[in-house]
Amino acid sequence: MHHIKTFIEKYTTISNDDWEIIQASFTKKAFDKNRLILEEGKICRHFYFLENGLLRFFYNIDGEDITKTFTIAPYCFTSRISFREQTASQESIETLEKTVVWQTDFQQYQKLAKMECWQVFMRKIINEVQDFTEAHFMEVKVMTAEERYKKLIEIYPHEILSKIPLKHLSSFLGIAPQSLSRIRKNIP
Amino acid sequence: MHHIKTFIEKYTTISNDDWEIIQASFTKKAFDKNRLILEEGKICRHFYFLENGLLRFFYNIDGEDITKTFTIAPYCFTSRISFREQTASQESIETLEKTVVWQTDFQQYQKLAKMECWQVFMRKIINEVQDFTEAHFMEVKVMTAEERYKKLIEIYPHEILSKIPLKHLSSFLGIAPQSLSRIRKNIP
DNA sequence: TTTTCCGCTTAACATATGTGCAGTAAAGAC
DNA sequence: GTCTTTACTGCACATATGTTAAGCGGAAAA
Repeated sequence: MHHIKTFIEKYTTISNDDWEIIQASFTKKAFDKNRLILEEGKICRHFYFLENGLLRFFYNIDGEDITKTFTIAPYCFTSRISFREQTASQESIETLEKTVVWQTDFQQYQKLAKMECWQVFMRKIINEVQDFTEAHFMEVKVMTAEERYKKLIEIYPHEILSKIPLKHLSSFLGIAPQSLSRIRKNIP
Repeated sequence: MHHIKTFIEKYTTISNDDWEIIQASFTKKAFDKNRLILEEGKICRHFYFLENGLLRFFYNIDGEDITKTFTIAPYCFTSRISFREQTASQESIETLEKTVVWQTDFQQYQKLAKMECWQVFMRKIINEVQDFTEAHFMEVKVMTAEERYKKLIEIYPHEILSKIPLKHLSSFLGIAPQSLSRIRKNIP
């Protein structure tokens, strides 16, 4: 789990005692490519660290599969609303490649949530996520789909993008797959 | 300040002692209509409660004024990144009508941030804001501008919308003012 | 009051993206 | 390996939204 420790330490310092508690709360789990970690309608019962692999969060809207976001290791994730309120999730989470996660359940999580270092960690994470979401949101208002796609391929390494089917990139960008094809054709 | 107390108590319970500390941390400030509470480039030095009035958060992008969001009383606000890191703000905040706020400065805020009840309050607020931002973000991906406008006028009372100039509604929706005119013309 | 400016609308035309359909390539099933 | 399905591309046409330009009316300035 030392990848996880290194990840958390980017946000806060952890005493050895705290780390013992955190470490003991998580168990390892592996998924093949294209597996559902969470299915729409089910309750998200875990908080996760993504140690290895690539995830896609998506909604089914009027029968259409719309990508909300991708998550790249190392990071932490859960279906926020569903986990927090232990209610049926509106979104699904799937792996886009072989993936390794560490998970803790809702009950264990309550103990972590009482720890000072965990609170700092989570506060920073949700601020970071919110910053990112807001920035992305402004981009959608201001930039064309082509500009957003160009920015995407600038920012993310080819190694990661090559693992994401274009239909999911297009729904992430909010356009039809055919439109993404057209855009790609116009780019040198 | 009892409006503020009522507002916070929607998220957490406050002991009398805690309330004394909170209350003592905030001072009242009034703004006329169309005043800048925060200007792009300046550091946001306060955390606020909006007791009365209506705010617009906006970015200047290539000389264009783009609305990020509106805030309706009662709620709390600040320029999150700028306040948190005490760095120059990318965004501006202005009043769209006569407005009353309660403000606390960065130093005082550090004391609040150590309080248990404040931590609970802020955790819930940022979760709520993130939930809202994500939902809005999905809407932009899936709905046309016309659908988003219709939803907007369904959700918000006429009393509030009538205070928002259409050019700001259009940049909030991510479309040109002329396009919003056209959309409005097609709605009974 | 008169003048100026700004917000809003309208229209004509331009462009980006959607939609339906077909063909090919790639991936998964057997 | 072959078969079947799915992903991707390309095209023609449809639609939503952008852009430019003009005009109207009310609000602010003189």
